[in-house]
Amino acid sequence: MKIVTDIRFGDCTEVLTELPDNSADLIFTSPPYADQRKNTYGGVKPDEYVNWFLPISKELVRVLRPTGTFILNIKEKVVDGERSTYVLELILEMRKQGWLWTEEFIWHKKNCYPGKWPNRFRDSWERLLQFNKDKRFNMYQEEVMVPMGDWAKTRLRNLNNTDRMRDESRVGSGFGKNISNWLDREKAYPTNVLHLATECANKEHSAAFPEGLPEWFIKLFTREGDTVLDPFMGSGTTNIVAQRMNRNSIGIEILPEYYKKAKAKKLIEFNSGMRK
Amino acid sequence: MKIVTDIRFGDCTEVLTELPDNSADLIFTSPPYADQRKNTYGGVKPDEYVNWFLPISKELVRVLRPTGTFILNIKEKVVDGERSTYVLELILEMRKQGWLWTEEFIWHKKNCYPGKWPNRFRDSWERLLQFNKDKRFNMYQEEVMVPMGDWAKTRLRNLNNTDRMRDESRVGSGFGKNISNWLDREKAYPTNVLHLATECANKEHSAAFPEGLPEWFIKLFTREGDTVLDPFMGSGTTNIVAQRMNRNSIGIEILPEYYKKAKAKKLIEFNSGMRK
DNA sequence: AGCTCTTATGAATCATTGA
DNA sequence: GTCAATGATTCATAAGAGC
Repeated sequence: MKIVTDIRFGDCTEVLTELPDNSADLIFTSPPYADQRKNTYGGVKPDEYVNWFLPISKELVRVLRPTGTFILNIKEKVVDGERSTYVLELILEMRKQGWLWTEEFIWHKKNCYPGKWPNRFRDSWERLLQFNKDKRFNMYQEEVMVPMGDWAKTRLRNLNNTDRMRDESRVGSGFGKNISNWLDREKAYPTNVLHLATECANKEHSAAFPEGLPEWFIKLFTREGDTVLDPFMGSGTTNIVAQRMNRNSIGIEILPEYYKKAKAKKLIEFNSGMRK
Repeated sequence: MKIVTDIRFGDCTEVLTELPDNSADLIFTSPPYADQRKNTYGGVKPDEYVNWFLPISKELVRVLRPTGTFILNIKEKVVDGERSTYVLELILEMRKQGWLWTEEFIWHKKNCYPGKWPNRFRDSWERLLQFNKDKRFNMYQEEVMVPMGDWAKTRLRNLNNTDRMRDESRVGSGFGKNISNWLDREKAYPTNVLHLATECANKEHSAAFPEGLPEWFIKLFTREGDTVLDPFMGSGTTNIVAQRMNRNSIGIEILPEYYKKAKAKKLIEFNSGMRK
């Protein structure tokens, strides 16, 4: 399978217009947060954030396939002692563009940034907003199943009547649960809370997220040969992971130095892949 | 210290008007979620939810002391495959009433409800929205510090290899816990993510939340002798915990059977407290 | 007291059936 | 046609029982 990793340079508002309709199976991105990285991205002000983002999300809804998913990693910053509301407003406005707000995953950052403030604890979570174009979208749940807890062993050994009785008593229909579903069950489906550590600081560029984050969503919402898009590529984490997982990917970056680094990274990854 | 636990019967919209201005140090409540508990509460429709709640939050902003905090436990339900937006809208509207949206804590429910659906995982978190009247509010951070030693001990005792492996594989990123980090610290401040299981087992009334939840916020935002208010008392968990912690409390409940149970519970708790 | 094992059940969601 | 009720699905926890 020929996998293409397409790294583009420029403002994603413009570059996105070059992409054809219905061409991405997954959009995974972490846009610059308001007023963060001011020296790099220009620092969008919190009260301008929604208007800044809406033209981009409008292009994204065009580019995404009807069966595709858009995962937006975002968190509101604190302004003047209060959480900003631009994320809330953004969700409401994106729905007017036709997006469905399907789910909100939580990324629990286990080793969050240290610090102490008089009226606030450390912020150890971020939003992973799931948007879709259609209620019917591709989701490969089995790909992200996790090992069950120990209890399953004892539970399965005995296969007591309790669960069946509960079902029977509830409906009185005489049907027990399908026990065969349980017999070879060693894995469970995950929930909508993800536990990941932020990657340690020895990376050159402060990666916005650890590789495990895009990896999980790429597994869940795409198959090999599908296309992943990250319009705010940064150092290219999403694209590197996609390439490693045999997914085509497109990355867009406005900053020359990030763009160059991502290009170089891609080459390294590509070569190491060849060597295997 | 004389502690008063004041259990009132009626619709909180009306009962709240009886309470004086600036009289509560903490409001902790979990209102009926939209369309939930239909047979007990009226079952407010998702699109009516904001308008239903706003008169109540308007009374609450009057009753809360300027140094006090309002913690709202809430989660949007899924309607037609999409997350409802009433919580987002509620935050925006409450700000227009003068509330400051200071923080959003996450309650991670470790034992969330089971189930399997084609395009959705189990929901294992709820919002704990923190609102304030003023940027300067009382917060006793030291009261909720986690004693690292004890915590590490119990944690290590319970942490078998399966647990550790599961944590790592849950997200597939391969991050292990760095146990050595725990050893040289006495206490640590918590973050804005709370890990608690929903209480289950042989309780008579289904408590909406475990006692640990109000307990944590009562510790954090009040001192002994302060006043805690729960306008949607339910079975009275908040008030029982407050009483046990030597805080005055007011609970309001519209349903006679819950009201009676809370009254009875209060009496039991009171007597057991006397015996000690 | 401190284990192990058993048991009940929880702010759920979706597809289907019935009014 | 819409809307409401019912059935099927399923995992992690704590209380309790037993040793």
